Amino acid sequence: MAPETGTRSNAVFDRLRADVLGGRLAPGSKLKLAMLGARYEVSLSVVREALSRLAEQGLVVAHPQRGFSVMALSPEDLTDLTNTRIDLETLAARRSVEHGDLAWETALVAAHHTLAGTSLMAGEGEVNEGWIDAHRAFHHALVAGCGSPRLQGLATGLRDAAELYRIWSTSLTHDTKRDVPAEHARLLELAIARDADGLVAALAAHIQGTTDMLLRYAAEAGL
Amino acid sequence: MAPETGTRSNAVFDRLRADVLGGRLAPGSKLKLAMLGARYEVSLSVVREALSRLAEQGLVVAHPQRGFSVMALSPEDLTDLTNTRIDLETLAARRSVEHGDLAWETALVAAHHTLAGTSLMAGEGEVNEGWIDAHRAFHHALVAGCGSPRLQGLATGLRDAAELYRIWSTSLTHDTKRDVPAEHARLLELAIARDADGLVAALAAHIQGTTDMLLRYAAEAGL
DNA sequence: ATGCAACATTATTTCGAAATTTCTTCCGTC
DNA sequence: GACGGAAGAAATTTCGAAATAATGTTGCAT
Repeated sequence: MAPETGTRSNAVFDRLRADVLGGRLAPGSKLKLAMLGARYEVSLSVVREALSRLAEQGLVVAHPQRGFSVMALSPEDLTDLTNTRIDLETLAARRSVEHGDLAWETALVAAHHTLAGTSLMAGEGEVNEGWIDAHRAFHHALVAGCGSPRLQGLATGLRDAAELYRIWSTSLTHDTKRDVPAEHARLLELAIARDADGLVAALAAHIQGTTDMLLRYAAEAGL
Repeated sequence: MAPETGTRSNAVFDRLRADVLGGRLAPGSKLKLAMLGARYEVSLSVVREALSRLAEQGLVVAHPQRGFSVMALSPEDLTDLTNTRIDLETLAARRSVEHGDLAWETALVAAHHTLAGTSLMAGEGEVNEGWIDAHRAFHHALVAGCGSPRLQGLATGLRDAAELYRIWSTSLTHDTKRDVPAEHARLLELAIARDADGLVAALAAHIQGTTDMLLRYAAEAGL
């Protein structure tokens, strides 16, 4: 999404972030500098800088003199995160409906078309990387018309943090009770119709639905 | 406020941040690594890391291969920042009123007492550093009862960003039309009385008031 | 005089090793 | 047998210099 190119630090920052978000670096696990340096084939310094930035973003935590570890997941944090996300994202969505112009509508329709045309699963219980990108792009487009770069940035950051919890859902991605594509279609419909209250309600339910599923899984797994 | 000790990086991060927020490093100005390395008497590496973290926080911007510069100030950003701040801070304040316990009330009363007992001006048009801290602590205490670490953290970050603009107000800190201490007293009163709507309105006006003054100054100064 | 290209200078970025701190293990003592 | 502590190992953090990219300057040709 944001492939800031140029320096090695940025490249490692992006890859590290993708690896954390993709679950290839387990939540709560300790991150050894040497290990990562070897993995990305760069010096320790750039790994360190990338980690510091990630820590500032909240995806990893820094223990002074004791290195870094991937942020630990907990039901409490997920609940807080979800509530905050609903607050910010619905607010931004409302503003989008109120202030969004034709360009916003167009981008939103396009993003939804891409999402609808991308399959969720890739192979054997593997989630399709492309779907994740398309999903993120759709939600991003939904709030992109709010007219506030600050609010938008905050919402994006929270959504990224929430992506971490997707790791919990690897096995039960197909929740029989939900029809996620239909929910997205409904969100698009309400946005185009400029039904602010309806959109806010639907979006809140959409976000909460995913979290409920995850919390159910966490409870079963005894977390 | 957050004197994370332990590593040199953290120390430089804190000092750098204080220097940016305190206006000793002019907004928009270029930050040369060697210059800062000499200033803080540390290696370039730690300066670099501290800057990267500050950039991730949004207080400075990173230009790949071209170093860093303090974030540039603009009336547009101030307006956006203020709106977002009002959205988040009033939301958090409302939650505090709804969910805050006795410990929250106590801390808030204490923070207000300290603020009320601290004079704004130090000497010749110099703002008292202690007052800034006390002011920050008061606003922090106001939203500390919201029960959401995430929301609280976001609100704090926005307030810090807004502090940058205080630089614009060096000359006209005593706005004849406002009685800031009275506003603070009123905020405390409404919070203790658990008047959520009243508190939200007063807080919004309080934040907006400062911004209006700054925007007026910016317009006069031709920014 | 103006545009352009090669060169020199400056600043950023990366590296690899030294210095510091924390973690582990092993030994002696109670 | 357990507790305390020191020596050793491992990892993080810092440094100073080398590599790399950007900027400024000079000289040449148009």
